[in-house]
Amino acid sequence: MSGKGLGAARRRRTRCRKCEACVRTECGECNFCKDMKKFGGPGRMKQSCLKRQCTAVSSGGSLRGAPSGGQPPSCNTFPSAARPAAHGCLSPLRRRREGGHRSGRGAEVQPVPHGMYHLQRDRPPRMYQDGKSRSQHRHGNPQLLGVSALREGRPHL
DNA sequence: TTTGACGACCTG
DNA sequence: CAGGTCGTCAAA
Ligand SMILES: [Zn+2]
Ligand SMILES: [Zn+2]
Repeated sequence: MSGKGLGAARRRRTRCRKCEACVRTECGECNFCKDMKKFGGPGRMKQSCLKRQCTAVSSGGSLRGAPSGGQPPSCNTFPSAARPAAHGCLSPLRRRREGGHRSGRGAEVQPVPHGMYHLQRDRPPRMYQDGKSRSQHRHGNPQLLGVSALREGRPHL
């Protein structure tokens, strides 16, 4: 009973940095790339290039090659019933389609050498309606990735 | 410490 | 449903 539900802490899967996709370079044409400050974007998305989607995202500690077969654990935060109709899940690899759009670029700018997403933020962080910001409060499942799941038992360091 | 990226959330 | 956004985690 108890209160602990699962023992497996699902850490955030990070890219392996090994597969071609990881070593590939940004296409510079996908929406994510365009959003990168590096590409003259606002840098609000904070996502990786669509073409750089790692095919073997590893989990923090141990590596887990994903040769073929990948049914990543996710889809756990359904407020109502079936959010992902087409199911493809909105989390693991939602970035699938690209938008064929050609926009003429013209001037390259590098206004801020260092100091990106973190630190220094211009613009009221309220994109949602007033009064109801992120109410759901992190997936319907407490624990897991919240603010810990990994900081377990460590009195003093 | 910094940058990058995941994962989840909201709005249209 | 898709697109866009934000917070947090994780690696270098
Ligand atoms: Zn790209
Ligand atoms: Zn990879």
